[in-house]
Amino acid sequence: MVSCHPISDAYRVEVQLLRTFVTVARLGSFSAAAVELGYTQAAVSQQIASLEGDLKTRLLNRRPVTATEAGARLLEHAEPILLRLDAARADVTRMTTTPPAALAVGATALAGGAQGLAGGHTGLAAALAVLRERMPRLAVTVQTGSGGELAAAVARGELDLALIDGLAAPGDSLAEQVPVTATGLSEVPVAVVLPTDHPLAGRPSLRLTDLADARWIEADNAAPPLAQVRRHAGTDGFAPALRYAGGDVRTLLALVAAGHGLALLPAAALAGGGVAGCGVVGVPVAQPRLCHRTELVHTALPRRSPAAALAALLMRR
Amino acid sequence: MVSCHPISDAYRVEVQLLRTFVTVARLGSFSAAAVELGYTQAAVSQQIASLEGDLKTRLLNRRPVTATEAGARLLEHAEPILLRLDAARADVTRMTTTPPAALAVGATALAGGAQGLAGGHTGLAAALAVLRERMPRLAVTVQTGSGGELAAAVARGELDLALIDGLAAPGDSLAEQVPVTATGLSEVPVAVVLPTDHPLAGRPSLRLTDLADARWIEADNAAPPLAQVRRHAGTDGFAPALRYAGGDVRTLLALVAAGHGLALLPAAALAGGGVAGCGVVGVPVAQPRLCHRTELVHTALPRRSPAAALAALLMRR
DNA sequence: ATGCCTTACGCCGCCCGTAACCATG
DNA sequence: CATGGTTACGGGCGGCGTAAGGCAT
Repeated sequence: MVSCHPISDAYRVEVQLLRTFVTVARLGSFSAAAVELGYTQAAVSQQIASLEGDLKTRLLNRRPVTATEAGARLLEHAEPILLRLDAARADVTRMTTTPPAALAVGATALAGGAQGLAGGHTGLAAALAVLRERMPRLAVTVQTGSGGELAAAVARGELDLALIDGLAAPGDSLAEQVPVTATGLSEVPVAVVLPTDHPLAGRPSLRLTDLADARWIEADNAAPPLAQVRRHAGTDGFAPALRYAGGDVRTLLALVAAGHGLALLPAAALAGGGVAGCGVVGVPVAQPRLCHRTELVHTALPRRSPAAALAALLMRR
Repeated sequence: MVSCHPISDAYRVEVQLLRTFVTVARLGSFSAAAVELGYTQAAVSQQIASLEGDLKTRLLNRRPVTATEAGARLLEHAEPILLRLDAARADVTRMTTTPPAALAVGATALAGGAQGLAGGHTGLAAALAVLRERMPRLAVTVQTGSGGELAAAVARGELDLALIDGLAAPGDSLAEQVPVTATGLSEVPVAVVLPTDHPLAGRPSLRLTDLADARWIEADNAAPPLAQVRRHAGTDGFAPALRYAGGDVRTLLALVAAGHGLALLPAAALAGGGVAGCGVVGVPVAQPRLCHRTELVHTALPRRSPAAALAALLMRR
C-alpha cells in the first residue's frame, strides 16, 4: 500500500484557521473567539498554534492578545480572502436559487440622505418612491453602515445594492479591493470649512497635511469620517476635537463658525446659498487630489429584477 | 459528552477543494488533475462531488469536462483567492526569513526591451547595468511572461520585482485585482497603425469598436496582445489575420504597410523618425480612452535590499 | 472493449472536546 | 486566587487509497 497521504502539508493554511485567527485578533481574546465561533477555548488555542506552526512565526502576542507584526500582515490578507470566499459562495448560490421578491438596499449616511449634500445626486428616497409605484407589493429593507461594511455586505450577497460615498482620488472607486462592480454616480471637489476669521481663510487652496494638527470636528453623519481623511492625507493627526453625531450640515457649519474645529465637505454643500453670513468659508483642497464620490455598488444583477430596476433609476440622473 | 462537532458544515468550501476544482477545470480532466496534484482519480472525483454537494450545484460537465455556468462563476473567484492565499504565505514568510542575496526580476516583452518603444522608459537593461556596477557579485535572474503572470509571480513571492506593460484607461493600474503595489512609470497614448492608402488613414481619430472586424496582426512581442485590445474594446472580433512572433517594430510596420493587417502601438513608437515613407500612418484612438502603460510591480521591499535599489533606479526616470 | 468518471468500503490521522496544567496579575 | 491560555489524551469522522462499478465512445 502506498502511503495514504502523499500530499505535502505545504498548504495547510486552511480557511478555518484564518477565520479563527481573524476572530481572535478582532476580539483580542481566545475565549471570546471560541464562544463566537462555537468552539472550546482549547480548540481555538490549537488552531492558532497550528497556524503559527505552519507559518513558523508567532502571529499573536498573548496576555494581552495582540497581533504581532507578522500577524498584522496576515490579517491584511485574511480579511479580503474570507470576504471573497463568502462572495464566491453567494455568487454561485445566486445562480441557482431564485431570490425572494424582496429588495435589500444599503446606504451610507450621506449617500442615502435626502439633503442633496453632494449636489449631484438626488438620493435614494426618490428612486424608491418611483419603484414603489411600479411594484407596490415589493418588500424593501434599507440598511446603513460604513461604505466598507456595505460593500462587503453586497459582496456576501446580504444586500442587493448599496449606495456609498466617501473621499477618493478622482476616478478611483471607493470599493477597489472588494469583489463587486461599482459605478460612480457623482464626484465633486471637496473643501475645508473654516471660520471666516481663521488665519488660513483667505487662501485660494490648502494642503491637507498642513492641517493634520488642527482641531477637527468628527461628523460622520454629515461629512466624510476623519478616518478617511487620515488615510488620504497619509499622516496621523486629524484627531477629533468634537463629535457631532447629527446629520444636519447647517449645524455643522455653525459649529465650525463657533470655532469648535474644522470640517471637510463637498464644495457643492457650501456653494448652495445661505452660507454667506454663516461665518464660514470653504477653501478647496489642492493636495492630495481628492473628491467626494458617490457610487452604486452591486454584483451581477438578474435581468428584470427589482434590484436591476432600482439600479437603473439611480443611474438615470 | 456534547456532540463532538457542533460547528455547522456551512463553510466547507475548503481551499483544497477549490485548488482541485481549478486544476480540473484548467486541464479539462479529472485524471490529469489527479496526477498533477498527487491524488488518485477517485480522490479528485470525491473532492469535486463534495464541492458540488456543498454548493448544491453542478460545477462541471463531464465527458467532456467543462465548467458549467456556475462553475465558470466560481472560477472567477477561486483563482484570485488561491493567488491571495499564496501571497499571504509569501508575505508573512518574507518577514521572518532573510532572503538570499539574489534578485529575481520579471519583464514583459515590451516593458523589458531596450527598443524604447514606449518612449518614456529606458528599459531594464540600463538599470541592471548600473546595479551590476554597484553590486558586482549579485545574482540576477530575469524572466518573461504576460503581465498577469508576472504580477501573480510577484504576489506569490517568486519574483522581487516586475516590469509590465499593457493597455489601460488613463490612470488605471494594470494589476488592479492582484495584491501588489504598482507604480506607473510611463503612460502614452496609443494609435492604430494603418497603411497610408487605407480608407480610414485620413481620419483625425478612430473608435476602436469600428475596427473589430478589420484584419489585425497579432504581434505580442512588439505590440500589446490583441486579447487586451478585445477586453478594452468590450467586443469580440480583433481576430488575428497574421501572427508576427518577432519583437521588431520596424518589421511590424512593414507588415502593416504591405496590407497584412492593422496594429495598435504606442503613439510614441510612430512619432520617432523614419516612419514617414514607411507607408503607414498612425491614427490616435478616441474611443475607448486608452493608453499604453508601463508599470513597476512589487510587494513591500526590504530597505537597502537589491530589489529596492533596482526599483529606485527604474523609477528615477 | 476501453478510457474515464463514480461508487463502495476500509483505514489512517486530523481535529475537536474533556480535563488537567500553568502563568500572570 | 482567579482568569485565561496551553498541554495531554481519547475518540469520532473526514478524506484518502484500493477496488469494483457504470457509461459513453
